[in-house]
Amino acid sequence: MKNQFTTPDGYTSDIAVFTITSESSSEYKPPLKTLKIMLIKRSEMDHEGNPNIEAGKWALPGGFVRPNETAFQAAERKLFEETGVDGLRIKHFGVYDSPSRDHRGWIISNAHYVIANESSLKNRKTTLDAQDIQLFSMEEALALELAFDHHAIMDDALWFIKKDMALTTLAKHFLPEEFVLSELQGVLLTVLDDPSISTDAAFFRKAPTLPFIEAVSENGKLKKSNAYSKTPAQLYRFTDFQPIVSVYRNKLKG
Amino acid sequence: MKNQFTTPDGYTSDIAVFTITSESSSEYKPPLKTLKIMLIKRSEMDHEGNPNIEAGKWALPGGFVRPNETAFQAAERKLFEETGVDGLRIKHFGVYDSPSRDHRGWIISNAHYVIANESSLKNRKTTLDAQDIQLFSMEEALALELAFDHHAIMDDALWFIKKDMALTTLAKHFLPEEFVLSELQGVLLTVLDDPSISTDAAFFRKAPTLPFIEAVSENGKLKKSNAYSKTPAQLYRFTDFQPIVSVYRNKLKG
DNA sequence: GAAATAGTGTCTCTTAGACAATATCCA
DNA sequence: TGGATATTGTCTAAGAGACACTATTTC
Repeated sequence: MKNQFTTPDGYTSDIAVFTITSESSSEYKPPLKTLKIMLIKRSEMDHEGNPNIEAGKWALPGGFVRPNETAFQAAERKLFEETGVDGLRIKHFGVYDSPSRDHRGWIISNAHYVIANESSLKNRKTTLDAQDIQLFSMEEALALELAFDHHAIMDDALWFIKKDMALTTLAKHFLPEEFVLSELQGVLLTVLDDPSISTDAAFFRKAPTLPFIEAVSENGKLKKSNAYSKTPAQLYRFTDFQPIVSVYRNKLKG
Repeated sequence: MKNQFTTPDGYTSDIAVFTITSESSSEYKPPLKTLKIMLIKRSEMDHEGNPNIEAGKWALPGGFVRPNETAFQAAERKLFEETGVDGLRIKHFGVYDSPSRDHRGWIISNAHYVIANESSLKNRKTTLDAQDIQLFSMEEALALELAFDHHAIMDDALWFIKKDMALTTLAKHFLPEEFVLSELQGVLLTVLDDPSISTDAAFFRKAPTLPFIEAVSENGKLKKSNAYSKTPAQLYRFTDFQPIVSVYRNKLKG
């Protein structure tokens, strides 16, 4: 084509992969949950053997979008290529296009985030592009020196996660199919800070009435679990209900 | 730079400009409010004298991002260049990068929306790039044959407006500094459909208690307006309070 | 029985929601 | 006075928030 205008030097897709890890402190106790982000350590050489830019630094997985795909498709592809992880729910949240963000030139990053169940990251493995992969807590991650403007991207992604956690049933992607209320509470508390969630009496009374959560039954009677307590605790699952909230009304829309 | 990867053929910034027009039906009556979008009719030649692609079609204002600016800055610039409109609150909401969206090549669009007070669009004028500018109601606009994938972009923008209207104090950007409850109600109803808003008794009782709205006083007494009714109606303004909602609690966060 | 988690009982206060009544002003 | 818009009264039922109490199991 006739080039009538200046073109960017590259278009990349980056992905902030979040998960919540469970660490059981002792038996019959709800596990300690922590929000973590998966970062890769950039290899010295890329998979084509060329010296890699920002090599050795920790970074969000991602890479150049091919001309025959969208950034979304690239996100899926790079995530698999670089970390071996597959089949996650990817969401766009922003574009980073400051002219100075990448000293190779004018490179635009289309940023995504992913909510991953801890188990879905089990398959992660280092690759040619990533000499190391690790999960970092947000404190750890924000203290690292990251490649490019990935620090800002990560910061924004965290903000989106918090918003989505409060406004949607995002929490379900961090939980097993069937879960106990204290697990849900634990997930919410890794990201949200709210007395109506942290106060047991309030949360345990309110949660079962939420329209997007239902108690699990088996053989006609309520299904309980002793995974985290001596007292059998009721199992719940998310329904397909999509709550709609508004600042002008209090009730969740039926 | 050494070009180790395929580069996009262009990076554009597009802007969906929304406003709510007021049409007074008769005296002492709240005006009829309608959500509208500002579109431009693409000129036969661009401002450099080259034949314009998709000429003659209606489209979102926008254009190519320059290498020394961000898409956000380009949005501000193009909006002014193409429509003469300035000083609006611009927000990114999505990226459109389907390989087939523009037959000139691989062109990525960074999409924004703008909420404009009707009066701020008063200055709009046709330019070299835009042989015509008009406000369309959403029904009209969605029925037009638009350039590129602007139909999809507009659709998505509308969805974001609805979400923001429900979740934030976005409504204030459609209203004058001081307004009457029926005006607020009118603005909300152009986008939202909710009995707690459309029912007068419910809305007029609830709205004054909202933490982000306050009654206007003057000389120690409440300020009223007869603009839309024979009965003097209380004037209100938005405060700086940013409401936070959540599906897990009902109250707006203090 | 002690300890730990998972709830429930009860009370108070606030609010939603429905419906009716009142208030203000103009023609 | 009638008509139109802008409120307010009143009632009921539901829910939030606080605090104490009960229930189930293991050691």
